[in-house]
Amino acid sequence: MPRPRSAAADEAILESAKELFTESGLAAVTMEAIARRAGVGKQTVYRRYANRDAVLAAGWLREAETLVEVPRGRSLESDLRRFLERLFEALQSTGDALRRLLGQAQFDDSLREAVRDAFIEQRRSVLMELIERHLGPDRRREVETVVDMLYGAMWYRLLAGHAPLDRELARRLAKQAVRGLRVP
Amino acid sequence: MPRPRSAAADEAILESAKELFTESGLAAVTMEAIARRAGVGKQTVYRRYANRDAVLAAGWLREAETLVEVPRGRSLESDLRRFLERLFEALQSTGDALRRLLGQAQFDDSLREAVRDAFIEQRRSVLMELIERHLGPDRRREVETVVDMLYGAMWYRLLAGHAPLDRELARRLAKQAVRGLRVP
DNA sequence: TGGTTACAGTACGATTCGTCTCGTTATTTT
DNA sequence: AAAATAACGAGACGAATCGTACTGTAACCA
Repeated sequence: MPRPRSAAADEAILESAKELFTESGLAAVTMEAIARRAGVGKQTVYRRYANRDAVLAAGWLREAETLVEVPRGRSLESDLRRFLERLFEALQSTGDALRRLLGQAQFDDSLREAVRDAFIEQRRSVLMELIERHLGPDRRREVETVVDMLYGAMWYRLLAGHAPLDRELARRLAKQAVRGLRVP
Repeated sequence: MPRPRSAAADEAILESAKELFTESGLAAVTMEAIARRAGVGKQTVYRRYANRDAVLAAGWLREAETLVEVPRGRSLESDLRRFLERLFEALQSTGDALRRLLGQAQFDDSLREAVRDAFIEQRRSVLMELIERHLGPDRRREVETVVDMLYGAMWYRLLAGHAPLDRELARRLAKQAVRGLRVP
């Protein structure tokens, strides 16, 4: 009965928001600017998103979907190192969007929840599986701690920016994490 | 020659901004609301801060000043555990302000730099000294990595909120970090 | 005592927000 | 094929907020 919503408008809106943000910063992302650039009525944007933050959140969550392939070698340390290397590599392009996503989430509880459920937990479980494939499932709490330490170090450097996310870091994290788990 | 700026106004402005934020959230913190509650002219606020974000940033940086005392015992692991326990304890009250400070910093490069210089690096060096007191200064790179892992885990849980910052975490972090450094 | 400048208060134009109303168009149902 | 329905692009609108400018008053310094 109704006319369905335009997928082209969906795409144009998110794309415009992202472009505006990367070109001119957060302040430039106004609802009118998004609609104008997308060639879309303002109401068409408001029909999909409640406010500006929701548009940006949607765009950033989409950006965040890129997943890293999980290596399945014989050594935990080298699997871990390769995983982190690929992860850091991917973050070279998406890192800025991601750190802003988590930053924005600090001011919006529902966004924070969405990021946690759709993203943080997702990635935690991937890394936990990688580790438990080598360790067995009996040391869950230790594995959780080491996952906090690894992703923690990643986010910490990403958000604070005091040091780069490079291969050197991947190597050191893998080595010291594995030692911490007492795996010879 | 000039009349000095009122310290009472300084204080009232930051206090009002903080109150508005904690009572009614970010959106309620407008320059006019700050000025009104502080019993101060709007210009008096603008004379001190360029915009709303600057007011909030100043209040949050002030919040962040609390420092944790450094334990100086005989065992690295127990010193580390105690340090983390106290740190997490302090974060029970200031954690929300801090995670929002780092969140806001993702959208303001100069604030991010200020947080990094005045805060992140400050605390990193304290923790590095604690560790190097037990290890000696010859393993700087390893120590840096473990500091990234420890503070990283802290910020990660603080920002993502997937798990609490409790004594259990302090204990596990200390244990696995020390193992990772190969300290018997 | 005189000069300087911050002070509280207010008015102002510019922007942006989110709602609403046009007339049009695409899609589904009858 | 025709009718029904809701999305569409466009833009007008009031409310709210921004940051600046201008009051007259009060506090501080030389």
